[in-house]
Amino acid sequence: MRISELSRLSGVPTATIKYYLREGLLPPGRATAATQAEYDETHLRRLRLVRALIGVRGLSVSATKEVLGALAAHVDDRHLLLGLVLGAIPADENAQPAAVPCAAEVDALIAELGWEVSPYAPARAALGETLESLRSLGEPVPLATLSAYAALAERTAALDLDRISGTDDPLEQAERALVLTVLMEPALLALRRLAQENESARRNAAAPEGGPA
Amino acid sequence: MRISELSRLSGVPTATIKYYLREGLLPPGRATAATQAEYDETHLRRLRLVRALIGVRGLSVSATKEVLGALAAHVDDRHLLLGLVLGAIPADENAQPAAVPCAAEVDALIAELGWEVSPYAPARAALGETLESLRSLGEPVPLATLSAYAALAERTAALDLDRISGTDDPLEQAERALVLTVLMEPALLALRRLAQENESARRNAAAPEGGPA
DNA sequence: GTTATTGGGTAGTGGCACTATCTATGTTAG
DNA sequence: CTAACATAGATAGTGCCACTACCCAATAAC
Repeated sequence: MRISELSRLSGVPTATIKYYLREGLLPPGRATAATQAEYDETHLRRLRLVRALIGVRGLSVSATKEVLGALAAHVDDRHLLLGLVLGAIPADENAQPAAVPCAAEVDALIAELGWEVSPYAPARAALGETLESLRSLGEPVPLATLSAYAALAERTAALDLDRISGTDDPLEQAERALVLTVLMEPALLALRRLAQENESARRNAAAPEGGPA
Repeated sequence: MRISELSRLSGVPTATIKYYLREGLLPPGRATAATQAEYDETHLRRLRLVRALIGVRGLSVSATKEVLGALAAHVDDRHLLLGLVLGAIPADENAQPAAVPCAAEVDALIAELGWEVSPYAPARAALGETLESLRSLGEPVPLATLSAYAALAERTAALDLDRISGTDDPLEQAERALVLTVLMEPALLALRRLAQENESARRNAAAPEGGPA
């Protein structure tokens, strides 16, 4: 198919597709002539993925490029891929494993849970920064509380991994890993919000005379 | 204190503080003269909160304004506050409760769980859009899977609500609700990533001969 | 052969989050 | 009292980002 067909099927303007091609989010089509190139299903699929990462998850174009680059480079190492893909989200690049605020707390948590994660995992820094920020706002998160959340995260991760395994093709599996981990994030946050609203309603109903005047 | 003191204590440039004042993220100081205003601890606290919402959570300035507006307007209705604050995050404004993609699936989930959430909760739309996007990428989320995630979200929400209750002052409680729900989001996602990495390592170790050549 | 489309490149647009500057006023040290 | 400095409030400018519009030579389809 040509670019206009790709545009029609995906709903993305041709100008934007060209932009993505320039930025390297989309591999170039097979050139059949100086002003003609041929695209196929993989381009369409990739384009939809790009749109979802940018639109649904809210990644920047450059972060999307990072993620897709990691996808291509580490298709054969499922575990490493996962780490890279997941780590690439905050996209801080010049990660200094030392300058993290609450590194000690994060280390303590990981040790307590017996988790096996790379000392370079960017999620460590993301977690540390958030904890630091919460503390500076007067809401420190005690290890016990964090641990309780982590236990639930562990079970969520188990669900995630269950879903990823299932295909043989490593490329497809890598793409599924990406889609299911990154694109599920908004869904999980939405579920939490809905659950909070429900829980709040439930508790208010159970004890209507809480403390108002 | 004057603006320079506020700037020094918060680390935010005075020009940016003025910008936040203009945008209504920060209430004006008590004017003592035509070119002088007095700020206090509440301004400092609010400024730190604004910075955390923008910097840590990644909210836009306008979304932050929405959230803080909801905070001020519904301090006395704890439950409503929670709904608004949480809903304000996607900030889509002209919410049409009908135009949501996977509304039926979301409704089915909520019904199955017996959750009590407003039909206008923006998280419904956020969830629906994400599910739709996942489906269009060939990764539909079956109700059973969604339900499993939701059960974990429910327990996470219970932890959240446990933490929010504890103060008497409704304003303080509302602020805590905001901080703990919104600012915990990056932490929860980071925990999930760490847990995924750990789970991936664990499973790879348990079955090292998976399928490579 | 003519007309529409395409690839590839360059330049422009609009939005966002600041940031710099200006002026009239105000404070304060000497 | 005065001179140096700070401030409020306003306006304009900056840099980045995600597109978007335009142009041109080269095809492709008819």
